[in-house]
Amino acid sequence: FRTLSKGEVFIQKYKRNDMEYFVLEGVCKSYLYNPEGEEITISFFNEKSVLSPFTTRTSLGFSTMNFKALTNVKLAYINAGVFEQLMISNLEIRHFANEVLRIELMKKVEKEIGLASLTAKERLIRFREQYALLENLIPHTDIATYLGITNISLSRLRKELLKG
Amino acid sequence: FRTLSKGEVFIQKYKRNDMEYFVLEGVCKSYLYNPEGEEITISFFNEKSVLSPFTTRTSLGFSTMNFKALTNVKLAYINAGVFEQLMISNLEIRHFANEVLRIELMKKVEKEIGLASLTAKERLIRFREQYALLENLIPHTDIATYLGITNISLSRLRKELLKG
DNA sequence: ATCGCTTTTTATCATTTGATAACGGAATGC
DNA sequence: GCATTCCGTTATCAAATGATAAAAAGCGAT
Repeated sequence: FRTLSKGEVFIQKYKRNDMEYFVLEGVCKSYLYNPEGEEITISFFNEKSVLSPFTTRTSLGFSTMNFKALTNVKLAYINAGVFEQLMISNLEIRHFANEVLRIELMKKVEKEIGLASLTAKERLIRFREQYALLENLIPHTDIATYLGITNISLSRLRKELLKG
Repeated sequence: FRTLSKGEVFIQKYKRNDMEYFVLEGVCKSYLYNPEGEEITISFFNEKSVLSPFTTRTSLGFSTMNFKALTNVKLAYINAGVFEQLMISNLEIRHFANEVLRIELMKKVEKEIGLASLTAKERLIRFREQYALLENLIPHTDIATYLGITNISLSRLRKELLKG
């Protein structure tokens, strides 16, 4: 187990990492930097959820992404190699892990479709359905980069949705 | 092995499927329908590549996506359960499969960042780097929905990039 | 409470992208 | 040969979004 305070980065791109993580309390994000050096939010992780599986965020033992606590966070974690052995020896754990993986990918596909074929307003509406609590909990900039808009556009859309 | 002709749909959403596929020749796309009923391209698969792994596109034995041949295509395929056993018994195959999975996910992340933080023009430039041959091989509509723009915008951008 | 800092909102203007319609070229079938 | 269809382009106008700057609101530390 491990406790993080708000703002703490617990996985850094290009650094070694060999753990699987489970978010017990709080909210995290995964992110990368765009060419302008701004943080782009890739995913949010609510409490009681599984972080992106090790294999999908690690290349040759080094992380391909950053992860940061957006609130105070409690994590559980286990060595990824140990977990892999559990997967191999236990059908249930293997299916659990595959399910986590599939859901991770499906979320990405849904987000992708949203970015490709919905307006920013529709994306915000969908975001609210999926992460109802986040909008009043974390900086809007993190949400804006997740939605693929500026925080100024986000502010406009918030106002618009208040009225209509 | 299996041969597909141009336009053939070989995996259908909501239908049973239990195979892993390898694209030997030709080009495929995965796609879904948006609320307007239009095909939205999710990914392209060039020749000599692996299709999205079974677990990531299947839920309870049913496909979560459609796959279509965009040219004449030659596939190799193997039962996914058999392949899973190979993964378990063979470290090398397991690592291969994990690598395929990680690359699949990283591609999605890159596309996601592109959709979220690049202009349509920049996305087209990047698309050309990644799929140099496709633009003169497949319908532009498929490319446009992949880039998250209309085929009319795509046409405009093509013209613009010719000049500048 | 107040100061200083960050975040969010508002305003203005420019740019990008979409919607619609019309046009042109290439392939196909009669 | 000629119509038909499909696909890509062009034109026009409207809507959405970005860039920049400035004001307002929130927040933490003293």
